[in-house]
Amino acid sequence: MSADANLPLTLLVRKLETHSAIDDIDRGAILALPYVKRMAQPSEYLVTQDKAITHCTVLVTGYAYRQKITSDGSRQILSIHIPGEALDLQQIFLDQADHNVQALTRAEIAIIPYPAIRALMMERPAIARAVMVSNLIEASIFREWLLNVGRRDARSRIAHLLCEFAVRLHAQGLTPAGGFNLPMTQEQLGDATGLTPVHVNRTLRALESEGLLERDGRNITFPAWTTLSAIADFDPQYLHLRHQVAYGA
Amino acid sequence: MSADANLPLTLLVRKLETHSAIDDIDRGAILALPYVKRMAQPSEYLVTQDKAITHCTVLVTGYAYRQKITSDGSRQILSIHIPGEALDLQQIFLDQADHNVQALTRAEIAIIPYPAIRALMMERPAIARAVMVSNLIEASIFREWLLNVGRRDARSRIAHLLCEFAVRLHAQGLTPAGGFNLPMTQEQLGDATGLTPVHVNRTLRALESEGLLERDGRNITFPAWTTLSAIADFDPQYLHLRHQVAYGA
DNA sequence: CGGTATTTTGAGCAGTGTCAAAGACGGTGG
DNA sequence: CCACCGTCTTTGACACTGCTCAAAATACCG
Repeated sequence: MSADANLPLTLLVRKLETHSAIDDIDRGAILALPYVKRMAQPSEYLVTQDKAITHCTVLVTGYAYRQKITSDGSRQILSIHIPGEALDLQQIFLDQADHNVQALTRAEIAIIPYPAIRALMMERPAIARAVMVSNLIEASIFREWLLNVGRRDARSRIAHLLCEFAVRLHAQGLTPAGGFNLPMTQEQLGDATGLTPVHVNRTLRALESEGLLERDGRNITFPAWTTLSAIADFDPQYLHLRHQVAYGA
Repeated sequence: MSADANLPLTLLVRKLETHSAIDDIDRGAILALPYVKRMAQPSEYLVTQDKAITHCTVLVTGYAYRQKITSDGSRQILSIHIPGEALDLQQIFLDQADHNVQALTRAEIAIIPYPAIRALMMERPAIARAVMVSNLIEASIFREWLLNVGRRDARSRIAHLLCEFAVRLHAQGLTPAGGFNLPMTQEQLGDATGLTPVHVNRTLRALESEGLLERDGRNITFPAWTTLSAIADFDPQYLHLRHQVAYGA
């Protein structure tokens, strides 16, 4: 919380702590992982489909997203990642990536060799467990997104995405409750919700004109969190956070 | 392959073998797991949202599906499970289920207490790894479904679902290539693809009238697998099978 | 054989998509 | 500091896929 507050992997520990108990020894072991830090540019590929993965990338600052493309070129964004999240922990035991990950914004990343992670997981069962839980929660989020895209209308879909993002950022200690900066274009928002950018625009404006959200550039605030999360049909249980976050008013 | 061919957990081993190497000792250890066998009726709940999970259910015969419901009552089917698959291996380290699992048909299930599985995973790292890989592959399938529902039209969506099901059944050694029995109503097909049952019906008939599939009750055959899988935009890589299955003509 | 669940069909409608163009914004070079 | 340029956002008109409602035809099951 103090001396290592500036280490790049501190946020990774915090992320794991949102769902798992991490003791001091585990914490120290994670912070001691070898890594190389570098900067990634917006839309730079961090994981490429069909390629083998040999290292684990952790977001230190900035955002990234997973995506997959159909043969006719339309793109579906599968998840959005915030600082502290590991981008390919989940592929650790698979041969080839089955999708892509791209930087959403400029992002600082820490690159950790897989062998170091594997060794750590062997040595510290609690960490192995936390990694598995991480992956399981990500799968839970995929399920919720599937429900979102498959069964909710445009209005709810977008509201849901915004609610999730807000709560995750807040749980990770990155933003206060009440609003956040959304680093996505409306086209990307559409790719995440299965809509066209034009319709995203109309839906956002509709939500805005109903007083359910306020926008200033890409800063979003929620004047009526309770109503919005009801419209979104948002229940954070699927995020499996250890400590329920009191969000909104 | 011989003496234990009839044991209920044989199919579970086979399933793990579709993606991981399982040696004889591991195989024996899995087959030796304690279990209770029983029959589940169609639509019986095998996992219930918000409840803690205390045991692992393996499908021995019959099918099951995961689903999640919005507050206004529409349902999204998240995945379909075939014999040999474990239904809640993925929840093994989470407190509460975030979705439901129901039997699709009458199904024989083997119920294994979680402690036995945890112990086995501690003792046999290859099995722990295989379980993780199982979960990761399931997540990969969720991602593909998200792409399917978010970015493909009705025709491709349904074709994709059929292709996936056919290949998975075939890889698990349950059906020969060329066709299979689809134990789902058109309403369930709609819930899996984010469509209404009426539109599923129309799409199926269209595919049929174009000679891309043949139906006899719920038996489906593929007179033109190559064309169908092209329309479906189906590439089995996301299933992460160890041995590519030659499917179709 | 009767009753229920499923499939099929029709007609009309609504939510989203498409195409196109006009603003607004933000960064860059002169 | 301003003009310029590319990227985003916003708006309009219109088309179309997939939805709703409703009812008939089949299939399934005890």
